[in-house]
Amino acid sequence: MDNGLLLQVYEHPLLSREEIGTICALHKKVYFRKGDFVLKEGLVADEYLILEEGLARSFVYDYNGNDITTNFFAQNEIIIEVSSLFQRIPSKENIQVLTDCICWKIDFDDFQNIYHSIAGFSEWGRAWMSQSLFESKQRAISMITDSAMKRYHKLLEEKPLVIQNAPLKHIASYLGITDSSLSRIRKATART
Amino acid sequence: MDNGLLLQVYEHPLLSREEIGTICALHKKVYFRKGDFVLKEGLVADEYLILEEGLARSFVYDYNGNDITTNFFAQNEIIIEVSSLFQRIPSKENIQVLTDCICWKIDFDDFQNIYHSIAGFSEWGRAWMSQSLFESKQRAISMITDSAMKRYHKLLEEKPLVIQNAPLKHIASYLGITDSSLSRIRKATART
DNA sequence: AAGTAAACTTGACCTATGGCAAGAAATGGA
DNA sequence: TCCATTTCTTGCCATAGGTCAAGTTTACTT
Repeated sequence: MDNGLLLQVYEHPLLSREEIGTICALHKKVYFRKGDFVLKEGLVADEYLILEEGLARSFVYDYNGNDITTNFFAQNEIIIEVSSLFQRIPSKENIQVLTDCICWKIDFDDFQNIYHSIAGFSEWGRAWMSQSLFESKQRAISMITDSAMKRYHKLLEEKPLVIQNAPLKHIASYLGITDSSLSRIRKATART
Repeated sequence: MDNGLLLQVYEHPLLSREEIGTICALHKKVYFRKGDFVLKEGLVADEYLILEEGLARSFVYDYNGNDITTNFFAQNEIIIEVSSLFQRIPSKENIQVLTDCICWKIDFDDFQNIYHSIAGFSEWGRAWMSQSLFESKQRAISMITDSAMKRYHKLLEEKPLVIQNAPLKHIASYLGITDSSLSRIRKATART
């Protein structure tokens, strides 16, 4: 049940090999087909996933009904809607896989048990969350200080697989620009 | 040592009145004068504050050396740099008070002790963090879907005291616009 | 293999916001 | 109370990116 991927994700100075084994043992393998929803707006999440293979994105609808991609998930990353899972409230976001995916799922109840019985695990969780918060803030800062082109190039560096596999409109909405603008940015980039 | 403000901040379904008392007892009152720094870029935070009276902001410098306000803290809110405090790494942000402030401080070591000994406290912490993450994401979405004017009006509703007390340039950089633009937005708003 | 829908590109024009610079108003010492 | 800074406003012009609409190209479906 445990495999290299999970071991890597749960690596933490305060977690022993045995504890990591216990944590990994609570995960079950699940499969998704391109286009499947992992979570729909309005529902309460009661699990999270670790993405072994494939790509996913989260998105919301704005007042005009356009969908805005809020995040991309690549291999090794945790697919989760934190607010819904931890505050036990309906999700405001949707999560959908962009390609066929292989994931490891852990249920909230199992998570809760070890969260309180393994001290290092709540440390791990806090560290993960604090990193997420940091990245989210960085994104807001990037929206303020970087041009659309720069934001595109940063994404290209951070998540090259996304650029290769996600449709342009999802990338554009994530970057906060229109499809047309992104298409022009790409054209300009190609020339260089 | 405990007072209404702290009781309110630590209110949580899994925390008993006694536990909240224990938590509150670890806080010490501290004072800041307008302009004082609570945390400077490059240092590792080892405390956080609960703001009883006054206003503060966090900010970073962009590549041109302009300061970008990343957050405002109002009464009742927790002044904290999560990444630095919980990952024990140097802060990338600065935190500075905008007015004279009265705060309640708790040291990281004390926090750590009760984080692991009071189960409800780590739940409280997780809930708080998950709410912060949600707000940070909302901010990024707002940068994408809302006009500068709308962002201003939202801030005006959410933190009216900020608008009344922070200099325009801080508000402008927080909103991701220039001083001049904000000044024009205000003018337009006043007319209506 | 054909047909349809989705994804992407491109052109012409438009608009919100930026950049700069000058002046007015407010604020904070000494 | 006066001077020196900040802070804020405003005008003029520049520009990144938006809007709309017409093509292409690509990718599914049967």
